[in-house]
Amino acid sequence: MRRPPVPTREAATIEIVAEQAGVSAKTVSRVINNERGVRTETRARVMAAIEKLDYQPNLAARGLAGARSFLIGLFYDNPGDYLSEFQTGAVQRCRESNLHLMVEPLVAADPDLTRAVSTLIRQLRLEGVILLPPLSDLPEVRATLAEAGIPAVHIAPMHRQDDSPSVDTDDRAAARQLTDELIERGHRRIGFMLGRAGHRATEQRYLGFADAMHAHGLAIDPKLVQTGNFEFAEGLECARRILSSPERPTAIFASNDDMGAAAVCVARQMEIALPQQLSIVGFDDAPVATMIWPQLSTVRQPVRSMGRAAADLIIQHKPHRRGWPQPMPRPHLDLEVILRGSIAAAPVGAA
Amino acid sequence: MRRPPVPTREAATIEIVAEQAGVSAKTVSRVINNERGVRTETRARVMAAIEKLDYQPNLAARGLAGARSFLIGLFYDNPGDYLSEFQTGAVQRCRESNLHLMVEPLVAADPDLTRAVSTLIRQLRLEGVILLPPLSDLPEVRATLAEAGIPAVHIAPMHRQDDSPSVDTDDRAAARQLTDELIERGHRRIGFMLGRAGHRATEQRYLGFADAMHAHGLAIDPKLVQTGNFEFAEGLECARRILSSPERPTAIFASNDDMGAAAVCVARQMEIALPQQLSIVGFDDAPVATMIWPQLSTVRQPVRSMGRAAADLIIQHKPHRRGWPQPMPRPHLDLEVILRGSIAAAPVGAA
DNA sequence: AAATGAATTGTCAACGCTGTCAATCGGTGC
DNA sequence: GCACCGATTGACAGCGTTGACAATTCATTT
Repeated sequence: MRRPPVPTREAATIEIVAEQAGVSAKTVSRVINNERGVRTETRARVMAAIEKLDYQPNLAARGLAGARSFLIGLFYDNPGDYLSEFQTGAVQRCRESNLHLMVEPLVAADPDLTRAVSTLIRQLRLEGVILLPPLSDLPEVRATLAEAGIPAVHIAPMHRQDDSPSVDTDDRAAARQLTDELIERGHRRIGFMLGRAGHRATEQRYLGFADAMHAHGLAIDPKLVQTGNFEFAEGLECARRILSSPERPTAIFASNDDMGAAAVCVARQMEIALPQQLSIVGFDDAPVATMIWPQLSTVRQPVRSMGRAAADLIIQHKPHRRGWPQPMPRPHLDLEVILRGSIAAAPVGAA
Repeated sequence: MRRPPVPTREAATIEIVAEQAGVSAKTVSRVINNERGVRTETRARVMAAIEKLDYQPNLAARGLAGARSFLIGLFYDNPGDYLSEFQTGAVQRCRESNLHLMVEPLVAADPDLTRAVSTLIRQLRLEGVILLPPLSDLPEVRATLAEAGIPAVHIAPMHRQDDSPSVDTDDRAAARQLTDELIERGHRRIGFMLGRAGHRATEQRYLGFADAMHAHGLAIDPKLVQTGNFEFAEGLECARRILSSPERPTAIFASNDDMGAAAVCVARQMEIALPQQLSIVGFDDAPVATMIWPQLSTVRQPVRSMGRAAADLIIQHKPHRRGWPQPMPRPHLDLEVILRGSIAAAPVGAA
């Protein structure tokens, strides 16, 4: 009494595909992994069988049997605006290589951080890890990953390490370019709102600003450079300090859009006409940049592309005899300056 | 010539733990999986060995051998603001049960959506899937998951299905409550900006608004109810239509904060004093709500808690003989009305 | 003290795939 | 025609864990 061959929905295994194609399981495996040394005709036959049976290799089995896990980790701390864009880019790149992304929130200040990282990489056997700031700057995380021999890509790290790749944008050049736009419009006294101390972006954006000022022979008044922390609330204080200066600036460069929005609020409260009496620019092209009036001129971050690039670095990484390939891959993605209503010519008669 | 017992960093296997504890591998497995039928003393001994060797069970092996995969999927389409918060909540809940979250962006309009879903669930053998809107409303996704017997949790679905659990917030009650605040402050003519047609939130928020109006015997002027789509740009148009009405309202209820921010912009352009001449409220407590002046009164969504709840539903789900447990779990999380500067008493002499 | 049965523990064979290495195939050169 | 060599392909043994079921232990009962 044998069952008729019901077209059961049981997941096809590699054995079944092999039978269908008239080859061994190993050969099917070779095709799946795109190994060389399979005759074209054989490969085609296997592909057809895979297609016909709608076969999907089992990740767990592949991970157990082979050296790979097909898993990449994305470790982050603050789920900011940009995380979802970034991860979407990373997943897209992963898909192209049949990898999967495991997102893992971590707390940078956690005393057990090392243990948490260690647990993750050993349980999952990650093939690589993408570290978003501020995790990209923690030595203990770097060390744990390095010790386990897991390639890590650091996103916008404060301190570049020579032994690990990173994805960066040239914030400095973009900040300089945006500052140029202000100077070209006649602004001479320009305030600057710094981001959180210790972030690479904080440093680079200020340097770009200073580059432009110096290139035009303009002085930076220290009183007009105030420390913020990338957050709106702190930005309010920061903007107040700048705008209550006896000699008020005609423009403000905020290190990100949230603080730029804060400057807009403060200006409004002080009844400063925008943009006639004060130009304000931000950075990031966050959603808020277009949700206020006037809309902020800013710099668009190619966040999704950065996600792609990060995943790509891990995927491209072929283990060498020792360490990473030389030279260290370190893609720089282009930023785009976006001019909107918040920028205008300096008021006539300004210093 | 035998090597000295270097404290090698080789991953400890279950066998090694078993040896250390003086039991069989199977017993260690029992302890790991928290099965009953292990003597307390034995369990303690195994735990000690696990601790000592810093053993981490291999996910792939567990997935291959057992019925479980320890993987939950989070499928989303638009990476909005709230995704990262939501997923962080979901991951936190997963960690408590040693599960992992795989995030997978999908395109609702993709003709191959079914195939994409099918590939994912078979490759990964997901134990469950969380569907964010608008994916939570696509019949083909539901069907594919149901056919594969994979529990799915639907977040804020438009149409509740009786055969699947969902996580909802009571938008209607919160909208009513927020509207009450306006009415209590003397507002009688209130405009309403609708969200995107077909979303549950759009419907529920309007119904809550209508509930409050009717409860107070107030009429809703159809001209003051305009269709938006949750986006800022469209919100501008929408607000313009409402505010250019011959009999201008004294308050506007926007279905989300982005549109609320748009109303603020338009009011400013029309030189309407905020909040003296016009109160504006939003919904979601998005970042923008506190980045504009005046700050928007709104309703805070417990996004992270929703993520937790969604993961919890999957984890709690114990396969029954047939279908899901009765009654269908459907947690409703409490929303919080937040009053900020954008709400004020209706101008004296208003209708 | 032997029998009983529930609680506890162990044995062993998968799970679906890949790594290793051996076997086979086809074409060359002499 | 035969030894030889590179290109293909296959056989087989795990990878680290769990499921099914057998074995053992131990407190009770007769």
